[in-house]
Amino acid sequence: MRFSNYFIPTIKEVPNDAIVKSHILMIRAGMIRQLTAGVYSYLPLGFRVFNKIINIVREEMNSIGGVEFQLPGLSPNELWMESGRYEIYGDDIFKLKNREMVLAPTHEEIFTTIAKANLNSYKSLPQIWYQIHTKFRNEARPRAGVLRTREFTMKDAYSFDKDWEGLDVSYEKHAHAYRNIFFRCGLKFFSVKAHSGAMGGKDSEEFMVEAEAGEDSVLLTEDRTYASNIEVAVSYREPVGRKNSNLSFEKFSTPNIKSIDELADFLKITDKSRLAKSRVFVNVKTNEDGTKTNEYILALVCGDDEVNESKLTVLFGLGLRPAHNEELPEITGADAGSIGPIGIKNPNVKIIADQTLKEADELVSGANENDFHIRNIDLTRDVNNIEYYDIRTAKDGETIPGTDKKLREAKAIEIGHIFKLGLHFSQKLGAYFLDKDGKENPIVMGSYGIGVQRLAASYIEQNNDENGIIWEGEISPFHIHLICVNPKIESTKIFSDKLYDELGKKGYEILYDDREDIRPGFKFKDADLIGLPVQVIVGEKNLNEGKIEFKLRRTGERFLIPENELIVLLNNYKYLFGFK
RNA sequence: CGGAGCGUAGCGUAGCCCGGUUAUCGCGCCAGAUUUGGGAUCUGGAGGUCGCAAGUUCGAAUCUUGCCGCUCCGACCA
Repeated sequence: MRFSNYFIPTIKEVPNDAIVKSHILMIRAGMIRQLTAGVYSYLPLGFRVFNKIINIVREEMNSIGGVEFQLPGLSPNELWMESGRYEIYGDDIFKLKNREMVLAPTHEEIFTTIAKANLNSYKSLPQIWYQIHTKFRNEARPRAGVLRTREFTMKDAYSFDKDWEGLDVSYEKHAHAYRNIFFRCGLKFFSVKAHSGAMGGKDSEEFMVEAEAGEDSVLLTEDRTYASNIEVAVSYREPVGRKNSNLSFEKFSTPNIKSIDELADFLKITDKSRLAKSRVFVNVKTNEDGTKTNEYILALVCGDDEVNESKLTVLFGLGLRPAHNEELPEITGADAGSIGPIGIKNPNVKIIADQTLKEADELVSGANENDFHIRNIDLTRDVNNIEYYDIRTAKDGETIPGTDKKLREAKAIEIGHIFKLGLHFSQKLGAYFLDKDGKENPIVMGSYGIGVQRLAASYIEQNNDENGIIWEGEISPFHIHLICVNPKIESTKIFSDKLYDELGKKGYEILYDDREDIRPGFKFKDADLIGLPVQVIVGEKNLNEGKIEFKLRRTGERFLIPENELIVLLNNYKYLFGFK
C-alpha cells in the first residue's frame, strides 16, 4: 500500500478526550475516530487490524466445526419479551421509536428461533453456529475508547447439544479455539472462573488480559495456576472464632457512628474482624400467579470484609438487590450504620453470615436503633436460624484455601467469555428436539463471545512505548514499513519502488511511505507511531554505498545492510509477521 | 442514574474570576521560497453562529437560568 494513496491521519498531539493508552494511540495512529459517545468510525488502518483479528477468529471457529451465519441487527420486541430479556436488559437495549423493534445486543433469541424451526431431531445435533458482526448496547457509560462502546463487532457463537455431556464437549472446543485465537493475536492472556450471570447456567470462563485500563478485578496466583474474577474468587481467611467468655450482650450508645472505621475509632481498636458488618438485601420473587413478594436478607461479614453480591446472587437468585436507604428503617428499625442481627424490626428477615463468622462470639454490631450498637453478640447463642455461607469478597494477599499460594489482585480487560447457557432459551422459546426414544427435550445451549475492537485495544495496551504502537505477529496491519526518505531524489525513488514491488511479490504486506515533501523526521515518527514490526529505510547516502537500513520497531535496533541481503534478513524475522 | 470537570477554527489552547477595539497562540491546511536522516524555516493567506436557547445589560466568549454534548469517578453491566 502506498502511503500517498492511503488514508492514515496521524496526530502529533494527544487528543483531549483520551486518557487510556490504547485509546490515545488508536486515535493518534489514525485507526479510529469518535463520532459520539461510545460510537467510533473505523478508519482504514484500524479496520485492517480488526479484519485480521476477524480472520483468525473465523479460521479457529471453522476448525472446531463452527458454521458462519449473518443474522439481522433488527429484531421484534416480541421475541425479547418471550425470552424475558426485554425486561432484564431494560435500558441497556436500544429500542426503536417508530417501530416495535430493538437493535440486538446479542443473538441468543434469533439463533434459537432458527434452531427451534430446524433442529428437531437428535440426529441434527450438535451444532456450533456463529457470526461476526455488529452489536448494539446502550451502555450507560461508554469509556476508554473502543474498550466499552455502544456499537462494536463481536464474534458470537452458540452451541446446540442434545445433553449436558454434549455441551461439555462443545464448551471445551470453544475453550480450545479461544486459546488459539488469543495466542495467535499475540496477547498475554489468562482465563478466570466467572460469574455466570443473569441467565443462570453452569460453568463460565472469562478470558482476560491484565491491564490498568481494565474494568474487571481478578485475583490470581503468580504461577497463574489459579485465576478468578473477584466476583467469584474464593480465598482463605482465618475464622474469627470464639472467646467463650460468656459475656451477655449489651446495648451501648454510639452517637453519629455510621461506618465500621468510625466504630473502630470510637472503641479504640484496630482489629475490625469482630465488628460485624451488616448489609440488607431485598430478594424480589415472582410467584406462580405473577405477583411479587419480597424476601429480606441480612448478610453479615467481618468489619474489614465486603459482602460479595455476586455470591449472594448465586445463593438467592436474580431478584436480589441491595435495599434502598429509605427502606432500611422499615425493615430493620434503623438507618445504615446502626443495623445488626439482633432486634430486627421485621421478624421475617433471613440472617446469613460469612463462614469466617461461624459460631463467633463477642461481636459488635448495630442495634437496629439509630446511634446504638450492641457488644458481646454470640451468634450461636443470640441469633436463631442463622446460616453460614461464603459471601465475602476475597482480597489481595490472601491465600487459596488449603495451600500457601498467595493471591494478587489485578485489573483486567475481558476479551472473551464462554458460558454454559443450559436450557433457558430453548425452554423459553420452545426449541425442543426428539431423542432416540421419540421423547421431546429442550436443546442444551452454550454461548461464546469475543469482542473484536476490545481485543485490538487490549493488544495495544500490552504493546506500546513512548513512540507509539508496537505491532508484531498476525494482527499487525502490515508487515513492513518501507520508507523512501526523499522520493524527489530519483535513485532512491526508483530503488524504493522496485523494492516495494519485489517484496510484495514475496508475500509481504508493505506500507510504503512514498510521500513527497514530507521531511524524513516526520516519516520516522509516523512509522514508530503506526508501529509496524519492521522498518526498511531507503536514503540517498546509504544507497550510494549499496546499503539500506533495517529497523526493528520493538527494540529500536537498526542495521545497515547491503541491499541484496534484505530478503534473507527478513526471512530471519518472519516470526514478527506471524509467518510459520 | 449520582458526583466532578469541560465545550472558543480540523486538533490542542489563551481570554471568562473583574463584561467594553478587529477573540489569543501553537499544530494542521493553502500559496511561494529555502530546505530534506528524527514531527523544518521564512513570507503571505484561508478558516470562528465562542455548544444551543432565553435572560440581565447601552454592550455578553465573559454574568444568570435552562437545555444539549463530551470526559472522568461511582452505580450499573449475561
